[in-house]
Amino acid sequence: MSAGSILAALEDVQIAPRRSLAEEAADKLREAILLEHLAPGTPVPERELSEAMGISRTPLKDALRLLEMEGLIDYGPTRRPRVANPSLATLRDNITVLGALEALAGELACAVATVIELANIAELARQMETGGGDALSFFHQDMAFHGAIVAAARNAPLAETHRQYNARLWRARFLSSRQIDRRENTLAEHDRIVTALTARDGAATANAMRAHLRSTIENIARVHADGRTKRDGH
Amino acid sequence: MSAGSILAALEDVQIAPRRSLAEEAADKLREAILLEHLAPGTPVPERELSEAMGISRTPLKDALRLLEMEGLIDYGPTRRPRVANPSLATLRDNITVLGALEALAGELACAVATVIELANIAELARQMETGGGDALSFFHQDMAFHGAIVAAARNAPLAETHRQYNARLWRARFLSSRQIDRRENTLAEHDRIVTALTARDGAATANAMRAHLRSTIENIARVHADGRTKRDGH
DNA sequence: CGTTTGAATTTGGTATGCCAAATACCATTG
DNA sequence: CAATGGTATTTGGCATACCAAATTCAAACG
Repeated sequence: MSAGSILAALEDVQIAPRRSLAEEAADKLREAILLEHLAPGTPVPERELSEAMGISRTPLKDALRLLEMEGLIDYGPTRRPRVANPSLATLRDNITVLGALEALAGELACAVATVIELANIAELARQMETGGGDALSFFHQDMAFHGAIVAAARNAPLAETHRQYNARLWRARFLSSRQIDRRENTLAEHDRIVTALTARDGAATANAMRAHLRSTIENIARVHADGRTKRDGH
Repeated sequence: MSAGSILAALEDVQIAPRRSLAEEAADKLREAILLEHLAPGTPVPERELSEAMGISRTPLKDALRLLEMEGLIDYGPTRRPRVANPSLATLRDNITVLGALEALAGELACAVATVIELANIAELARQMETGGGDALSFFHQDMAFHGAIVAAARNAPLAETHRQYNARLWRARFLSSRQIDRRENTLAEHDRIVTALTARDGAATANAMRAHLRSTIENIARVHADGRTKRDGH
């Protein structure tokens, strides 16, 4: 029996890449942090947490390192890990970089994306408009839209760095996406992006993406100020 | 005795951030890889290397993870680490992103850099022109020039990501910088950047940086092709 | 009553041992 | 002799133990 026939008999022999305990722990921690089950600033003692999760310190430490790369964990001057508590200025800095990354992605996508990819991106934007979803699904659709553009740029390092920045900003963008009154503006900006993409106008696409990210900064700043007044006033 | 007087008695109480064995090992490894004492593609067995460096596997593993983030170490599907061997296409992708990052840095620097910082950047460019240095020092000056622009942008995440991409491209840029016949072009491009920066013209600066990185790509491609023909022909 | 100091405790960094998976090697077989 | 199958070795992931640095907190002191 030749190798070809045995392969043909199976649908998909791809094995999922081994998930280490560290990655699983990172997933759990990320979720806990982003959903604010772990408040920003909380110290994260390795021993305690590793016991609570039923693993040893070795993989937990690896997980913390992963989350550090994503900006969700801070290491103080004495290497004590804490849940990161990014200031508005830090968020602004991060979004500024994210904007440049997405502008580049849009420009590249204009040059190399297939018509199918462009159609999918347009379809994602359309789905968000017909909407009806709650805040969370709207948020997920938004992330998918941006992710699709980056993927269409066919630049692996760009995609990876974009993923990192998205992870850092996940929480801020999530909170920002709850401002339902801003939705219309978001959708209009998406529309401009799709139009420029479809026309394969690189410069226009880049500008549209930059403009979109600028208003994201404003939205986040609004939420940030809001949170402060609420906390101060109660 | 008040805190002030004891402080005044010391020149610099700043403590160097604790350097772990992992970071030191990463430094040594980075150097060995970039200088090609470790050939691209070489497997990196944890035990053997840790013994050779006189440390245990734990910090060495940490070091490998750091270098993975910098793109100098590859992890195969079975998690066996190897010295990365980036293709020209991968290098191009990385430089494309680096170009976007530096364009952003130039734009931000126009807006927020102090006149002193701008003067320092101009001075760095001037030093490269008066030159006289060998290939290595020319290369270091080039890196310092780009680093100074990024620093002047005052955006910590941008600086960190820029550092990562620089690390990934260190070797390629080093090889590329050896083409002495390209120096004149490099200097001219630096000049355009300095001019735009001094005028605080954000758009022009961004364009100049992008153009500079585009020619970097070309230089690297030239070296890459050169290396291939030499290897094939011997 | 506020400071200081030093011992007890907690913390992260490192070394080491064990295990399952992956690789390399070799005898066997057609 | 090429292909196969099994076994010995090597490898990385994980758990555990130990150490030095950092933190805490209460007793001693002014």
